[in-house]
Amino acid sequence: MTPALPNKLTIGETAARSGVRTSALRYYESLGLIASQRTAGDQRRYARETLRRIAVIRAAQLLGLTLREIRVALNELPQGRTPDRHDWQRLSQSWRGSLDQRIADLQALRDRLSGCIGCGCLSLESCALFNPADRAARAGAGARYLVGEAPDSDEERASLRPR
Amino acid sequence: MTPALPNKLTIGETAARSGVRTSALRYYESLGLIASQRTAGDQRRYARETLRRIAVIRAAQLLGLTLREIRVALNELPQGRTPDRHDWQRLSQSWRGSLDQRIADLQALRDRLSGCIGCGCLSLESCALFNPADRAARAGAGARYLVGEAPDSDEERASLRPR
DNA sequence: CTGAAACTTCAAGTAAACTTGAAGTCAAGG
DNA sequence: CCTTGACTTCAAGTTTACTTGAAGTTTCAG
Repeated sequence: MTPALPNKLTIGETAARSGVRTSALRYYESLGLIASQRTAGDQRRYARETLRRIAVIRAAQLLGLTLREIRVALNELPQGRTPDRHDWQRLSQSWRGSLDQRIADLQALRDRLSGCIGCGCLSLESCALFNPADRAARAGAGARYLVGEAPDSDEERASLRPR
Repeated sequence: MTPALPNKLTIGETAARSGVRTSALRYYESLGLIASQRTAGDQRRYARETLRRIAVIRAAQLLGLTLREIRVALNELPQGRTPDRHDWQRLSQSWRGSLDQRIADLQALRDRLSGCIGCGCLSLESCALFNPADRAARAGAGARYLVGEAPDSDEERASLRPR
């Protein structure tokens, strides 16, 4: 009977509990990542559930997903009803896939680096790290922007005349 | 006696061989990450070694380092002489540390997610993923900007009055 | 009922890492 | 020697993810 944990949270409370700034919450809302009800005075009130959603958003960011990608993923959750355990399971499982991928990529990079430590090289022809073909290893779903992967652009690779 | 691999590369050749756009190379140079000699006509010529440097830069970006941080790291390489194996070793070893850290962080996140898959929860009170305290786990050296870690700002957490 | 904290919107600013475009110069195959 | 592709600089634009500030409104403890 102690309503110590109210079901409607102000944006400030939500920020405090999620560790995300109010400005970021408004931003997320503007992108459609989270939703709120409004009081008579037009202030936001977030359902407790939103905290879960925010946690998921932050986790997904760690995976390297952009907020737009996260929105897409979250939009696949049922709209009408409160997501149940199966809904969340699908989501977390699919992200677990990219997490595994990302970890694998980083481990591959580490191994290449280790090789370089072994040979002391990082040398041009022999070092695997240098090979542009598998360079970056794409880092799974994300890290796209992180490694400056532009939308597209490969013309430059063609037609070059040694001088 | 076949000089098939010239020691001076044009920016276009360097781009083709490194997989990095010419505009990015100029940008790197403007930041002091790489250097070039100039022809009489003021065109850039990169030493072959620069390819190695670029590979290292891209690898470091994968670790989540910013270009500024990478510049700092590279600046710790000897300025006068060509870096030898020991120089590169120090660098790759120090980065290997953050790589390991980053992998460990991601694995921890994966384990938390796995817990959630197991319990089907992502639920509010019980789910480790939800706990803001260890949320993000800081992702080691990098991913700072990736997860939107502002320079500082925690005032918001203080003084909140439930409504 | 009041005052201060917390809230509102909206526009503009910031940072990183580049890309794009304009306007012009260089280099080398034919 | 000329043409064409590759190069030059510099300023401005782009994207992501927010933050900041101004100007005003709401809420609630006292």
